[in-house]
Amino acid sequence: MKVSTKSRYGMIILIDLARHDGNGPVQVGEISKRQDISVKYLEQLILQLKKANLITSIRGAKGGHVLAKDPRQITIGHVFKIFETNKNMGGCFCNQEDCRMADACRVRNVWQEAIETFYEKLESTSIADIKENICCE
Amino acid sequence: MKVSTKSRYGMIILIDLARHDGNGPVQVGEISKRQDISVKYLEQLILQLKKANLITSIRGAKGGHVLAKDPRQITIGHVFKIFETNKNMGGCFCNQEDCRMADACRVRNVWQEAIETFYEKLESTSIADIKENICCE
DNA sequence: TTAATTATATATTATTTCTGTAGAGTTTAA
DNA sequence: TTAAACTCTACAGAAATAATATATAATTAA
Repeated sequence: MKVSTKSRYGMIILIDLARHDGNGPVQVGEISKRQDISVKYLEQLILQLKKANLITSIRGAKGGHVLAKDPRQITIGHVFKIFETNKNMGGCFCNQEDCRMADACRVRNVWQEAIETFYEKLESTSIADIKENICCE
Repeated sequence: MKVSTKSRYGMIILIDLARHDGNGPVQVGEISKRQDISVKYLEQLILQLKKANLITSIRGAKGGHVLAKDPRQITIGHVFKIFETNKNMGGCFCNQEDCRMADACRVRNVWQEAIETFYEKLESTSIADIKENICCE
């Protein structure tokens, strides 16, 4: 059970934008240099963040990316839900597609609860809360 | 973020033993047949469950395995902690070994809390609770 | 217009992790 | 003597993840 680097990078991108909030759009090239992530990879990640309405992009020369929301409204939980697929989470121990217990399955229920509380915690913290309290640049 | 099949199998093994509790030791061959897991793989998993004091084994002919505890005292959380390595969980977003924020890092703290509540939930449910409420045999 | 920059989609490679099997010998107890 | 667990190790295949690469289109500032 581990977190993908995509979630980690996703967070880093948003924190980077939060830190440069108000200075005009930030270009992928800048983020790439600062965070040591390839431009092409960044584009893929940013695309997902855009689809989730966390980033707005300005096209053309002098374009770039900015946060689409107040950093206080972007939570860690939200970002993780974008990048984590949660495969095999919330399921049963039996590997059957057609579970004959369906809703009555205790395992499914416990799982569901555990994951919900997990994300609730992560949703209690925003980009704004942490942007100055992490060790990376 | 997904659960390894080892955790799943670990649960299945314990549930199998719980269901045959009181009928003498259960042999790996039986579990293998019932659950369709190879004997060799079972041995590896059982070894880990033994080290965690969840299973006791009886050597020699007519030997086998039994639960080391009351099924009510074996929780899902406990089993998962055995098999999930939690790599990258609880860490920071920065990939640095020598985090210069250390304890002050907000991310680490939030993480820690989220994982704790997650396991707390899973620890509220025992093998005894679920052994009759899952769809697999 | 031109250069800069994002948008989009797809393909490919590399790396890592996970699964599961297998072997070979040891120990224990009926 | 035999059945079964114990232990340790190696390996192979599969799957997932990570990252790079390619190509083309669209947009906009200067």
